[in-house]
Formats: sequence, structure tokens, C-alpha cells
Amino acid sequence: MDRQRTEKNEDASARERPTLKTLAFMTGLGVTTVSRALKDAPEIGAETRRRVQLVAKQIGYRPNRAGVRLRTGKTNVISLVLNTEQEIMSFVSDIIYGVTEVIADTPYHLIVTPYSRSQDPLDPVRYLVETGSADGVIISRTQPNDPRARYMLERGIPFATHGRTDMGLVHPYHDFDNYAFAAEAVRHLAGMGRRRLALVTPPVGLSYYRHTVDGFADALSEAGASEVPFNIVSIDHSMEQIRTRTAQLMRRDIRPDGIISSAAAATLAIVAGIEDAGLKLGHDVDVVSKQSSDLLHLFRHELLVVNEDFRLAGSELARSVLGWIGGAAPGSLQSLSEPKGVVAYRGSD
Amino acid sequence: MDRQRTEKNEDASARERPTLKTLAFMTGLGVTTVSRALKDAPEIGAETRRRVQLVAKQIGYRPNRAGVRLRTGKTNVISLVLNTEQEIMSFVSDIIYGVTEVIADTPYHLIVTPYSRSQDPLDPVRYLVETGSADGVIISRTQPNDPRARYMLERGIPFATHGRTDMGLVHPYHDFDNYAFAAEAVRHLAGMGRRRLALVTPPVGLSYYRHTVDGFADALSEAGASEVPFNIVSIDHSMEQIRTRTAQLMRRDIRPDGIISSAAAATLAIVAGIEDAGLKLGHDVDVVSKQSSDLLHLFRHELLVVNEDFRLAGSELARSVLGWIGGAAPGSLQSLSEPKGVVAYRGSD
DNA sequence: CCAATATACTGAAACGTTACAGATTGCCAA
DNA sequence: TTGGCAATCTGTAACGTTTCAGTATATTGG
Repeated sequence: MDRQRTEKNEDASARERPTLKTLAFMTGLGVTTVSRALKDAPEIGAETRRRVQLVAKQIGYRPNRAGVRLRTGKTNVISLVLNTEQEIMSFVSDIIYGVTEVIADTPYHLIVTPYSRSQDPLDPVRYLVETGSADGVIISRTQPNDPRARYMLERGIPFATHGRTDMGLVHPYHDFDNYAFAAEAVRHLAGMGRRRLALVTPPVGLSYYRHTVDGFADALSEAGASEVPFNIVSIDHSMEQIRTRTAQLMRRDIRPDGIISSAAAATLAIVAGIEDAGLKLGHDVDVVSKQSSDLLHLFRHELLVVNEDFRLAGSELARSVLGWIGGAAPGSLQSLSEPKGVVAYRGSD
Repeated sequence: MDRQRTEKNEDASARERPTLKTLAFMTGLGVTTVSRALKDAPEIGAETRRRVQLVAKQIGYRPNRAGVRLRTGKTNVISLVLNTEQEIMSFVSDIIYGVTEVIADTPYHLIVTPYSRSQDPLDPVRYLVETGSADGVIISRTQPNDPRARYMLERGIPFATHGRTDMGLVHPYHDFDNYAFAAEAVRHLAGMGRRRLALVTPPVGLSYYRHTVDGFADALSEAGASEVPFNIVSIDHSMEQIRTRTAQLMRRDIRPDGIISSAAAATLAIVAGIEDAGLKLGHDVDVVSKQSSDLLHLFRHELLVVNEDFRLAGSELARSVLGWIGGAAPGSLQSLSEPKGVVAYRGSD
């Protein structure tokens, strides 16, 4: 018969997860000492510290997240807030990988907090803050005057935005220089002799809408080209809509001879629309498009592309949030990614 | 001068998050009673129950996750385990949305647990189980003999796999019927008069590799068509490789007049390869491809597609895991999604 | 040699929750 | 009246962690 155990931790063969108590029993120390030894507190003797850390490593001790979280309030969680309908597809995938890349060797977990088109974008953020579910938050689809950023700033929770705001408030962000993108695109098209340019914009209301439109407008006047208004669509519209309206546009007398597109998926529809109208890409019209993965050149060789790296964005955003959590100044955690230029197909045909 | 507060919860105006203690103070009951009233325990009077729940709703009480987790071990977390390099892009995005859709009105959070090509796929799963970080796990890239499934079955942690296993063990899964996909694709091509078919397979080693290859082979002999071996690539290869090797294949004397592709991205490369070889899609060769978002027909009208719905997969997987957690029999939580048939372009030109 | 102080360690309390083992009340059968 | 019992409610302990307020021992200065 087994002798009844009085203390569960006396049974070293117990297959249960080790806790500080286990370590304390094994080393003959108190739990307080063990706790401090593990985090290199100064008032612990050097040898004791080493001994504790050795044993901890040996038996694979890992702090219980719930314990830590309950006691300290620290969740070790970063939350990525995503719109479940309107995000660019590769954005979701790449930004997640970018984030996980950075937090891989930290104790942080990534949770994805979704919200739908019909919800107030502030809802998920409010939930996270009110329930204290995360130490840091990453949001996308940033607006010039973004209530979410303002809210989190008020509540003092670290966050980073994908895209800049324009509220006179300082916070970490990562952004792609869409002003430069649009301007370079215009210059490139102008350099090819294109004179009447149309722009398929980002969603109206988001910060990078303005940046893109401004870059487009400034470069346009500088290059002496003119705009063919095409405000009827943005990249948030369905492929169907973009396609039909592009076809309509291209059938008009004064049609653009150059189009700039802010997203790859929209570009597929734009090209379809161009061809629906019986025109030829690269001949009647040239298209410069942003893309985040290298697909467009397989689609049509004639396309001109500018690459935006969402994985990089994810990494930068994660770094920013972690930095803020770690006490860095929010103003020092901002980054802007410059387009690498318009690239034409340099392929095997 | 403010009277010093002896109990923090006596100060009803405190802006702090309400706990059971707060509710207990407000209702004049004990915390135990409040706790039970909130979860509809039978030994609580009907009026008390209503009263407690009313107050709880009024002040916006939400259980502290760390408290629950520490006490009960329940994490209220579902973990989605993803390979950071080899997943299909739209898969990541769609499956996440599918999962979040289902867990939206549950207390569950979704955490994404990544692993890289160089890691043992068992690593992240082992981590999750050892640290008790999730109540349920979803894995993809399932293998016929999958160590992860075996491991989780041994440890008794609820999970669901995207793709079936073949170990004689029963567990929840969701799968797309890739046997049917390949067979239908073959039949469709044969019906068009195509006789020499090549298959671009899923990654060798994954469960759906076998299903796809079997469906291909069976339908092939049934239709009296022949296979042009093309084992040199799978959809896990780079676009470059697929493209080059397709071009090589298509330049040979005995080249396929029909190709079946298991993923949209690969299809882009395949088509590029076909055109590199100077052949015309829809004329010299037809291609049937799986896709998960409606892009391929914009790419080339001549493509034949079969749709796979990853968002549905995400929902089904989440439902399965929640079901298992909720006590349902694992064997009753399996689903297979049938292809809706090969669809040709029915577009506007 | 004593007091002061530095060094190394420790127990108890608390975070918010649930489970266990009562406690109190009212009602009914005997 | 009393014992039994159902119906409600309650205090305490525990989950694993960190922090507070110590304690014990060795070391130093005078």
C-alpha cells in the first residue's frame, strides 16, 4: 500500500506541472526566495540564484500565466484587432506572421480580436481595455482622427497603429509612405508619356486615403499631367463593382491612359474592366499597383508594381508595442516604410 | 477631509473593475452566493438570482479571466497552430475569420501559435499542452500518421484537425473532399477530350496528398485517360520552381493536355510556365484548379476552378473543438465538405 | 563587546474565482 | 413539541504568483 502523501510536492515523481512550491521543496528554500532567484533579484545570493535557476531549467519550470496575471495584472498578451470583412487578405496573414516573429522568444501570446463591419470599431478596443485582456494592442484601418487611439491614449494602454493619425497626439505607429507611392507612380506613368491619370483610392476616411490622394495630386501638377476623376470606387468595393465601373470609365471619350491602384485585388478587377472595355493593358493604358505578395506580374506582365511588406509592418508594430510596454517613449516608436520604387516585369519572356 | 476607507468596495464610486466582492457588497450577499447566482445554480432563490444578475448587468460585471483560470484551470482559449511559412495565404485569413465567427459570442479568445519550417511541428502543441495554455487546439497540415493528434489524444486535450488522419484513432476533423475534387477535375477534363493529365499535388506527406492522388488515379483509369508524371513539384514549392518546371514539362514531346492544380497560387505559376513554353491556355492545355477566393477567373478566363471554403473550415473546426470541450463525442464532430463541381468562367465577355 | 547595519532568506497576505463543508431558517410529519 | 429535511445562504480554503514586512545571521565600526 502506498503511504498517504501529506504534501503533494513531497512526491517528486508527481507528473504535475512544477510550481514555485515544487521548486521551493526541491531546493529547500522558501517560495519567496525561489521567486526572486528566478528573476535575478539583487538580495539573493549568487550561488542560491544559480542553484534555483539550474533546478528550474532541469525540471522545466514555467511560471503559471494565470498566477502571474492575477497577482500582477500582467497578461503577457498582445491583441491584434482586425476587421473580419474589410482587411486585405494577405495583410492578415503577413501581419500575423510579422508579429509572431517578434514575440516568438518573449512570453507574449498573440490573440486576434475581430470585429465586423456592422460594429463600432471602438467596441473591440473597449472590450480589451475594460477587461484588461491585453498588455498591448495593435490596430489597423487607422483614421486621421481615430477614436480608438484617443481612447487607448486616455486609458494609458500601450498600442500601435498601422497607419498614422492626425490628432496632434503622439503614439507609436508603422506606416507605409503612401504619399511617396502615389507620387512615384504618377511620375513613372508621366515618364512613360501617360497624361490622364486615374486613382483607385484606399477606403475614404482612412488615414492613408489622404496620403495617397495628396501624393497623387502633388505629383500630378508637378508632372503636368491631369486627373481623370474616379472617386466612384475605392479598394473596399467589391471586385464586381470595381470591374464594372472601370469598364464604364474606360469606355468614355476622355478616359485615363494611366491608372494607379492601391491594392492588388482591386488591380485584378481593374484589369478585367479594362479588358472588358476592349482595351489593351500596356498599350492603351498602363497600371501601377501596390501589392504585398508577388502575384501581379504573373497575372499580367504589363503591370507595374510597388511592393508593400506587411510582414515587416507586423514586426515593426509588435516591436513598437513591446517597446512601449517596456517603458520606451511612444514618440520614439514610430516608423515609416518607403516604397522601393515602381518595378516592371523583368521576367523570363 | 475624506474619511479613510476601510474597505475599497464600500466606495461605490470607485472606477475600478467590479468583482464578485463588489457585487456581494452591493447586493448584501456573500460572494459564494453571488458566484452561484450568476451561473444559475439550483440552490439559489429565484428572486435572489434575478437581483444579482440585474445588478451584475447594470454595473457591467465581467468575470476576471485570470481568477477563473487559476481556480479552475479553464483558460477559455482556443489556439490555432500555424506554420509561418507554408500555409496558403488565404487559408490563414479565412480560417481565422471562420473561427472567430463561431467563438464571437462565447467567452473564448483565439490565440495564434506559430511554428516555423525548421521546427518540429510537435513543438508548439507540446508547449500548449504542457503549459495548459488552451482548452482546445486546431491544427492544420495534418498527416496520415500525425504525431500531434496522437499526442493530444494521449493527453486528453480537445482538438480538431484540418484534414483527416489515418491512424485508427478517432478525433474531430474538418476536411475538404480532395478525392472528389481530383476525380471531378479528371472527369471534367476527360469530358473536354483531354487525355494526358498531369497533377500538381499537395505537399507530399500531408493527408490530402494521398486523397488527391488517389482521386486522380482512380478517375484517370475510369475515364481511360493517362497520367503525365509531374511529381517534381508540389504546391509547397516556390512559384519560381513551379513555373520553370511547368515550362520544362510543357516543352517535352509528350506533354499533358490537362493539368490539375491543388492551389490557386501554384496555378498562377503553372499558367506562367505554360505561356513561357509558348502554349495557349484553353487551347493547348486546360487547367483545373482549386481556389479559396474568387481570383483565378480574373486571372485567366480559360481557367476551370473548384472552390474550397476556408472560412467554413474555420467555423467547422471551431464548432468541433467547442463541441468536444462541451462533452460531445469526438466521433460525432467530423465533417467533410464536398466540392461544388468544376466551374468555368461565366463572365461578362 | 555592543550596537548598528548589511546580507540572505522567510511567512503571510492578496489578486478573483470556485468548491467544500457547513449554518440558518422554515415547514412538516410524528 | 421535536426531529428531520429541504431550501437558501455563507465562510474558508485553495489555485500560483508577487509584495510587504519582517527574521536570522554575519559583518562592521566605535
